[in-house]
Amino acid sequence: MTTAPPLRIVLADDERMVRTALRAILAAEPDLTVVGEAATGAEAVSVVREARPDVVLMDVRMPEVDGIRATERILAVSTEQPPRIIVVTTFENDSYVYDALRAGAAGFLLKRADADTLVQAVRLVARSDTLLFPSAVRALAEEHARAGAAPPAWVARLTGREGEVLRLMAAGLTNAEIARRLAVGPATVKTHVAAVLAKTGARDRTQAVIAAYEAGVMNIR
Amino acid sequence: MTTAPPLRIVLADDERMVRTALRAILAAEPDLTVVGEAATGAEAVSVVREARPDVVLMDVRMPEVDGIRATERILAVSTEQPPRIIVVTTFENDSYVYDALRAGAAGFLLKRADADTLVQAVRLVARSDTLLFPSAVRALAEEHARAGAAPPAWVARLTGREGEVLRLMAAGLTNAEIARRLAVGPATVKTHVAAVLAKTGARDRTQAVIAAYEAGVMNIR
DNA sequence: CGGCCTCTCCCCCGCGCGGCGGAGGACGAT
DNA sequence: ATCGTCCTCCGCCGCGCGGGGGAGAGGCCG
Repeated sequence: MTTAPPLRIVLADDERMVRTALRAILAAEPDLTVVGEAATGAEAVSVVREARPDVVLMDVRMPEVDGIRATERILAVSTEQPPRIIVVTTFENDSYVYDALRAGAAGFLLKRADADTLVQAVRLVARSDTLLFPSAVRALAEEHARAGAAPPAWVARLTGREGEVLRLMAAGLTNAEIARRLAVGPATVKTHVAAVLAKTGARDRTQAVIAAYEAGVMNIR
Repeated sequence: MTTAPPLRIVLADDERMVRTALRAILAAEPDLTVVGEAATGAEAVSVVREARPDVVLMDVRMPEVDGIRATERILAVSTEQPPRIIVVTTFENDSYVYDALRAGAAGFLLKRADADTLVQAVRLVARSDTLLFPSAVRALAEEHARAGAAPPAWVARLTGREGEVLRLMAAGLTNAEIARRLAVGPATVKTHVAAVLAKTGARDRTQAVIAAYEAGVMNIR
């Protein structure tokens, strides 16, 4: 009862071998058809515009225009029914995952995924508004939850007390309030604040708070 | 050539009709077998421990223990090969998505997903370390990217200029620097800063910057 | 033992900041 | 034409903040 026409697919990857492998895998499935290939992001945009595929397998790292930007452009120019774009990457710890999501990618897949996973991913993405995620995303979600990437070096250089003071600064307390909270004198707090400013390279407490937030020191909501 | 044994599945949902419907859908597939049902989170934990399924379809909202906590407990106690847990929810805007991920869920699915999507999701999750995501996740990822949930009311009340000033404050600039950047007088900046403080309810510029960060005003990295 | 670090606290000084009130001009809505 | 909003700027004042320097107590380690 497979009355549906085959799914139209475009492959975008700068490595010919990868494209060939993907094409071989997809060609084995009767309900999937590769209708175009692209070796650069720019090429991907034009190929997609002409071929009007249902699904695009988009590599992240490509010359000229990377996969993320190509995804953005494709979704920006596609008027009626935009193709569903699966972003493909090699490494789990690529921070591209969130960028890809933001760009509007429908899915995310690792290159080391086996053939079965690949074709099922393509079918699933084409069928429903469902995103595919590798296990990488879980780690990324956790990382992202505690606010992004690697903490700066200065975090380690802060002493325990200085860290406490910085957290209270980033909670919006004045020096006097911090002093009361820590049950020490205001002068002591000033000393710690000065140390924090020196170690964070901040000019004033505002910049220190910014550094704290962007370092993710303020996690555990 | 399907020599593989059928996938063992446990259904956890407090509504009997949902369980029945899921069971009916899955029973139609020869390679899927429902080996247990649970109506509460606590029950789910014990059922999973006994039935040792490959995949668990876990509802979020359940009496006693919700699906998230049940997921945590299952993955905490499972020693060797933990089951892959797909969290199922009704609404797209559930903030459970990230909680589910953090709890270690392998997938995420909407209840309005069609039967095909469901069974393919189960197979895909069982086969690879791949997560399934509904379109809800994209919105959530965007929300999460601009730092969580709904922006406070005061954001809308800021005028254009005040928003600019707040952004520059949150970039660590002094009033004088902001004035130079905006090509206006320092007194003007002070007026805007005062308005920002009043509207954000902040006591000083530090608290205003904190409010800006937590409101997600500082997006676009 | 004598450094070294951390935490504690003190002084003085300058200044950026925030609170207060006032004011003028541009613009759009009623 | 009048009102409200927004942007622009002015003065004055008090204070919290940051810079600079010094100093004592306790702990760790070579």
